[in-house]
Amino acid sequence: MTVTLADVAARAGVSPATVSRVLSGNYPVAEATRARVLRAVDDLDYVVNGPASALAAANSDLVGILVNDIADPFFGIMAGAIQSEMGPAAPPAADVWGVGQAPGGPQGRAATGPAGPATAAEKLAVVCNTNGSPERELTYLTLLQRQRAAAVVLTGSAADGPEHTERLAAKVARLVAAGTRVVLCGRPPVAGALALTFDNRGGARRLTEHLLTLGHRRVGYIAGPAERTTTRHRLEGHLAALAAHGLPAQAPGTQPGGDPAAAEPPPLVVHGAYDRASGYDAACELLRREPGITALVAANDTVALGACAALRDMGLSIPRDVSVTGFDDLPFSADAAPALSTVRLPLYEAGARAGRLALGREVPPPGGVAMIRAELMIRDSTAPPLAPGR
Amino acid sequence: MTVTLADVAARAGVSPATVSRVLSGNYPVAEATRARVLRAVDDLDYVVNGPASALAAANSDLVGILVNDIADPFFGIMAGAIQSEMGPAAPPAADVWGVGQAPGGPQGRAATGPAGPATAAEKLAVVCNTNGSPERELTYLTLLQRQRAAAVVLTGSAADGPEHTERLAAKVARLVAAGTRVVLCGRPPVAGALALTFDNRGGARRLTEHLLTLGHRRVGYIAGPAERTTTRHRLEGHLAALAAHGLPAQAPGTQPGGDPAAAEPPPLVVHGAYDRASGYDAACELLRREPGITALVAANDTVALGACAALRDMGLSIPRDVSVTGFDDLPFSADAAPALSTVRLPLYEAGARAGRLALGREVPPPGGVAMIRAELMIRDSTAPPLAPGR
DNA sequence: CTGTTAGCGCTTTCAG
DNA sequence: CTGAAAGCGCTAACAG
Repeated sequence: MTVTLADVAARAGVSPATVSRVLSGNYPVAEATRARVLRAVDDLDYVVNGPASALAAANSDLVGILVNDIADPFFGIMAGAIQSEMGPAAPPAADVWGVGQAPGGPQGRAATGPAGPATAAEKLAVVCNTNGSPERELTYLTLLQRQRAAAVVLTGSAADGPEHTERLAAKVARLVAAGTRVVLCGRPPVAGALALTFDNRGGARRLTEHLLTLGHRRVGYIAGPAERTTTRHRLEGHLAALAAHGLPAQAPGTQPGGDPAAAEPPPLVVHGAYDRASGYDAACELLRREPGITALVAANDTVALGACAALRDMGLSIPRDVSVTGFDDLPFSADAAPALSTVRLPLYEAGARAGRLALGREVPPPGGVAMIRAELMIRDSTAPPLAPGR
Repeated sequence: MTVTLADVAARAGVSPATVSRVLSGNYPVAEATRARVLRAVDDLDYVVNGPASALAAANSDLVGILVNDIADPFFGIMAGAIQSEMGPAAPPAADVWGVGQAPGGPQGRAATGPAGPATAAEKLAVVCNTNGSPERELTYLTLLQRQRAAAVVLTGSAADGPEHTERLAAKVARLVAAGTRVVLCGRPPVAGALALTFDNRGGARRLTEHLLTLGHRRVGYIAGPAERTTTRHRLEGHLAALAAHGLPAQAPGTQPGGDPAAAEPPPLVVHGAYDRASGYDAACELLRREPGITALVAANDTVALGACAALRDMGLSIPRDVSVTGFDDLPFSADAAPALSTVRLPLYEAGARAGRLALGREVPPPGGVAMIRAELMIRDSTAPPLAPGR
């Protein structure tokens, strides 16, 4: 029925082993034989049987990418970046020994070595949508483990509970033990995995400081869903800035060991999903609680846009009546009216780096953990309050 | 090293065959034995070896999803919807004999064959980012074929050239021959594949008609990249509407057999990528060519937002000075200022349906092809021109 | 450089 | 209902 490697071997008049060798290109084969085999492959329209080869070689060319919401550009951008690194291996065999160098520069000798792969196998990036569910995250990890994935990249915030954290750690340990490389992109480190963490706390702190410096004193905070690391870190940064200015924040996150989710949230903080609708609702709620608010800090850009819509509908002008800030700096943020002041996270660059780490194409950072800087982007949605001070 | 099915069998005191049967649940096994096996699986923390089982069973639980741009919500939404259908088969045991029904309505028999699994294996949806490159599309299809994917869903516009069309058709034929189900979502039919096509032409025609009815006569068109089916269809709809109103359009797409890409584009049409930047540039270019333009029709919402930004920067008011329309109705479109008049494509619903078709969980439409309706969404970015008529 | 020989871990008839 | 045995298609030592 379907054509196999044996068929190719027969047609080329060689042994199956030889065909395998020219196909994986990791072993010297006479040029003439090689050509003959390639012709046979072509004639027969042969396509390797992935499962069979994965079984025999005890490895696969699958790389898993877990995202919380594939419809959200935040994840789309990272996923795309990760995947962009999955093409045929550029680096020559010289890098096999971990002497690696940064991409972009001259690559030194194209040491094909005794048997440099003509072209390292193309990796198949598979992105899996967890919908933010810790359960599905674990399920996908098992599925990936079952496929003997070469690597797994987990993107975005993690569930914040100790229970999930532990289960995840166990799963990661098992994956790593099975030879799967695990890299985290945008979430806190886990033993055994490489991690690229975003400076959510620092970015948030500086953003709120910007508002405070402008003169705002009553600022509302629209937080993301509780029980997510990113939500917590951004909120902590915000509260830290308030505290530094001596503002009463009832900051739960600042009590060491305190569980922010369990504690009563400060009056000017409201939680919601990372989407536009919840930004809209939260803005209404906050303005209801405290009509004197002059600035709204949103958990991310999407939420901020929802908040802007709400303010507009209330007849309030941005930033004249109320300043609004986002987080992430997604492409549309610069385009909003007014352009959104936000914190830029280098999503694409981070994703690309994570992809390289997953493939072992980049030297891991010391300790296996690197912090990605967040940069303040001040645009038109923030301005001094009409009546500065309180 | 890694625990295998044989280990489980040993621990449960049964044969490997029995373990296999319990795990795939497609064969009667005594309840007691079953429980013992399950316990052993649990104790040993056993995870099936995907490749091995795929090899032996000659099928895999991978489903491929090809997208042109994973960072674009247009694709993210569809991909998420498709993936949402990949969970464990919903149909209960009663359905084992194929008496089942699709979720959401009686669908006749869901031919599961004589021995449907109690719980169909969870499918692993793998989304692959082609970046709009026909080459990569073919490459991914080969990769998926190599993995013996259970199904493949191709989303969004296809490359429009006859050469690629033919190569794609050949590839699809091969996949189908190998038992992979192929479904198209948002692109024209291909022999052997199921197709859900969007009514791009009709939607575009009605959208432009809306503008014409409002009184616009000089309307610029910002087209997507040439050589893409979606680009062509939307442009054709636009030109058809102009022609129906007796407006000189120099419509290349209306000459039967004419190659739109090769022909000189009408003066008020400019092509660009499906992104914001190109919308911005195109708007500038069109206004330069024809300052009298009173309406701009963009290839999609993202492009439209770019155009809006350009108009704003020129000091033009929307819709007072210039009306703007988009296409797709992505979530952010309702939020733009002003809210965008556009054409709504039921992306999520279409994706979900495509997912069900890919899994054989829904009866295919007659002829294997269904047209998805596009709905006009008139909001605030369109209004009559200041000086109606020409 | 190339052929031979064993499996990789699981599924699946075919007999009990 | 359960076990035994025969591969699925490919890779990886080993010998030539």
